[in-house]
Amino acid sequence: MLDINYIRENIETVRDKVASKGVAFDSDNFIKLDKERRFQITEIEKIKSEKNKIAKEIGVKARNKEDISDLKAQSIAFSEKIEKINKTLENLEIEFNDIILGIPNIIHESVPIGKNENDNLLIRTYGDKPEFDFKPLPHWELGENNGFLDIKRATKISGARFSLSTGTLAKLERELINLMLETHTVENGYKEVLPPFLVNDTSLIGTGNLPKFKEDLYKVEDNNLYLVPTAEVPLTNIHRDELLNEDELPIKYVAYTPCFRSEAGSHGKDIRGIIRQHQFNKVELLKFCLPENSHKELEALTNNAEQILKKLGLHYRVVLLCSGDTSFSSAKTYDIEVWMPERNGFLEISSCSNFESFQARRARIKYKNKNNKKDFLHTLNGSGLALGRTVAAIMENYQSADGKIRIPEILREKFNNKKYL
RNA sequence: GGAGAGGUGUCCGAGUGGCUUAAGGAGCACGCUUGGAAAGCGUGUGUGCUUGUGAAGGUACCGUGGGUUCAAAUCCCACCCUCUCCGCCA
Repeated sequence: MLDINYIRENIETVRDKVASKGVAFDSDNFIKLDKERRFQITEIEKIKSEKNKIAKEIGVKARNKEDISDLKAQSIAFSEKIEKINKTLENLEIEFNDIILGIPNIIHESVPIGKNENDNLLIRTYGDKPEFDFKPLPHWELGENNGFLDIKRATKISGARFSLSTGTLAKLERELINLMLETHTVENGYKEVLPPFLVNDTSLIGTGNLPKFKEDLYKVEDNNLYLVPTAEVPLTNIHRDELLNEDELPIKYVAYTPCFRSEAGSHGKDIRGIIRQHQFNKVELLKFCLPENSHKELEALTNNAEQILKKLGLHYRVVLLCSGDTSFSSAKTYDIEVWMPERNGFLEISSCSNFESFQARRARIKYKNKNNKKDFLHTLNGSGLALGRTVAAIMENYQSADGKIRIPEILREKFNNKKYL
């Protein structure tokens, strides 16, 4: 959510920036509604003020046992007027709020203008494509051939887009979770959090998942709870409706959670393997920081996520998303994409975003400086990393001619120094 | 799940229909005092919306949503949450 005053004062900028994200914003309608709404508010408050005066007068006269029937009648007349304006005003507010909540975040000045992923800007590349003297197999075939990825039985148990890993592949994922958590806590100074995996609707509104993206969520109907689509939701909401001290910032959290997504509207995309699942694991990084530091913190957060891929010796690139590819809530996003031999291309494995005050305003997270000045802080998050895709990347990049998967150096110690899974 | 108690500002906490403009305290900011500090004293200090060039006003907000009343933090109804005890449970 943007600041209403900011929209009013920068109406052209907002319209242009929003257009660069591919979202239409009817600025004339906004101005018209805003004007009408403010007029009605002034009207209703004038009458309320009169009514309050009369109520006080009645109080005094009643104590003195004076006649108050005239005043009562006046007050009732005011109430009727108020009721009438209130109906108009309620409708205006609903329409106005729909517009405000539908406006995406304003992109940062460093974000390139563009329509889709073709206009994204390559920032840097790490490592090289692995060379194979045989035709590399897709990870789902490697998993099945080795007997530790059983997608058929996962479908029997739960349905399409679920996976079941066993033995050393299951252990690989567990060791990766541990490697990520250890790296981010010990080396990068994040605090480990084990949050709830079910959250209420207020939390989801705070992060912007509701009401706009309800289709993507799994709901436990009887209890009015939702399965987390990402740890970003519980982590951001740790400080919802709170006032933090400037000297507490930045706050850095890292959490492992499973993530649940209905993947509505993604039919036919990435149907093979474990790239797009209804349930997947993820280690998430989240920061609360001062507004003036947030873009510096975004660079650091992206580096923290990259560090995992470096440790695993995986070839990747970092891409700055163009305006049209930047998500609704984000002001600036870097995607980290890992090399996948089977598709002969890169695959998103982490998305690191600076939301500036967009989420903080929705979730009412403020900070106070030494002079008691209060303002919304900035929030950032990024995957560090998505586990399923990391596992798939290791399988495909570390495969050998005999169909086995080599274990990345850094994890061999955990596997009794074995070379293969 | 059952019984009871409770939810008030940054925090603690008073407040059972109009003299509340939410008492009092703590914290914080500024000032006085001091060689310097502490203590002490004084002043200020909620949020949203809105009017106004500004100074300064108006309005709403006491867990959430409804209701009663000329008037609600206060009375009524529903729901959410916390605590204590009981039951169930890994």
